[in-house]
Amino acid sequence: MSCEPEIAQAVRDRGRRLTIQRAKILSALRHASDHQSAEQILERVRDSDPHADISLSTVYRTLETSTDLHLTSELRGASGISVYEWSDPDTTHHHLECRDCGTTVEVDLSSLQLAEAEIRERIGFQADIRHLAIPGLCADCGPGGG
Amino acid sequence: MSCEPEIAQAVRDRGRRLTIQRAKILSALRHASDHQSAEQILERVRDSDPHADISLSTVYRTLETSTDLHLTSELRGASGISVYEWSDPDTTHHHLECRDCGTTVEVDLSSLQLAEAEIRERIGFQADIRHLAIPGLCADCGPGGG
DNA sequence: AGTGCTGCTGCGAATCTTCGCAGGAGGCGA
DNA sequence: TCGCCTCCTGCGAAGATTCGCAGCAGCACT
Repeated sequence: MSCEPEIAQAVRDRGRRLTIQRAKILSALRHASDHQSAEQILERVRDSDPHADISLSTVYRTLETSTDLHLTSELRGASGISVYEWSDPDTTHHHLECRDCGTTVEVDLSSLQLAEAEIRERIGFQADIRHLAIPGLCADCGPGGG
Repeated sequence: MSCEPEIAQAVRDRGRRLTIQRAKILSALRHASDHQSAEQILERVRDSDPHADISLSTVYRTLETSTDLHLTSELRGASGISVYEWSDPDTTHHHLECRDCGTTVEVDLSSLQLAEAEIRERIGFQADIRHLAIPGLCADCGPGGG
């Protein structure tokens, strides 16, 4: 895949080591169309390379590291299990999760960038509001809908 | 405590049963000064009433239910364990959690209410942004600080 | 106060995630 | 290219949270 050097660079640029495991895990997530659980990511790695012998611990640790590095982001939704997605630093979006039907919709919210600014000015806290799971009721399940 | 009838009422008003366990668990959280883990809540219940024999499962289930009912709110911070707090429906606040030193600061953010409005108008999703754990860097740990 | 329906609880097991440790490998300097 | 310093990994266990089931108890109705 042409983006693997890109991943390698991103990891090394941030002072971390590029291991086989990290490359495969991040590549799997990079090419997934939507967010994936740790287990699903491990499956994808094994599908694309049956020789890969990667432990689930390593998947979790890689995802934690890469989330710190802003390469990926983690969402702990209502389902109880964490899901992860590749995180393009230029695009922020947020996940609206309906607590009734469980549907998730992605939105880009300019007002949350206002919130970041408000926090910085008032408190000096450098907030990182890039991927939030926001609970609520979708149009179908809400008062107006079905 | 004078607020127990209030808790009882709140639970019953929402069509749930008021059990001994729920009353004790919610009362314990109601009188805690800050957020508590499930285990800490169970300890508090046992401290205030050594006869209480409540299981940890029930604590988790009660907290899940009361969060649905908007009586409490749950925060899954970076520490990996969930904490809960009593949730006054009239006051919303958010938690700024420094990813370096772990300190948490509470703020009231008017711009997040703008975000709720933006979501409702654009998508019809009725968002419930009342208690968020927002990661970032505090003034001391950020670029300008120590 | 008595009765019945059904939601709630306690227990134990299952699942998800993190942690500790010993050994292996990435990347820097020589 | 070689060696060393650490960071990373795999494994297993521990910790945190959820789930399934059988029995109990709240509450509405009488």
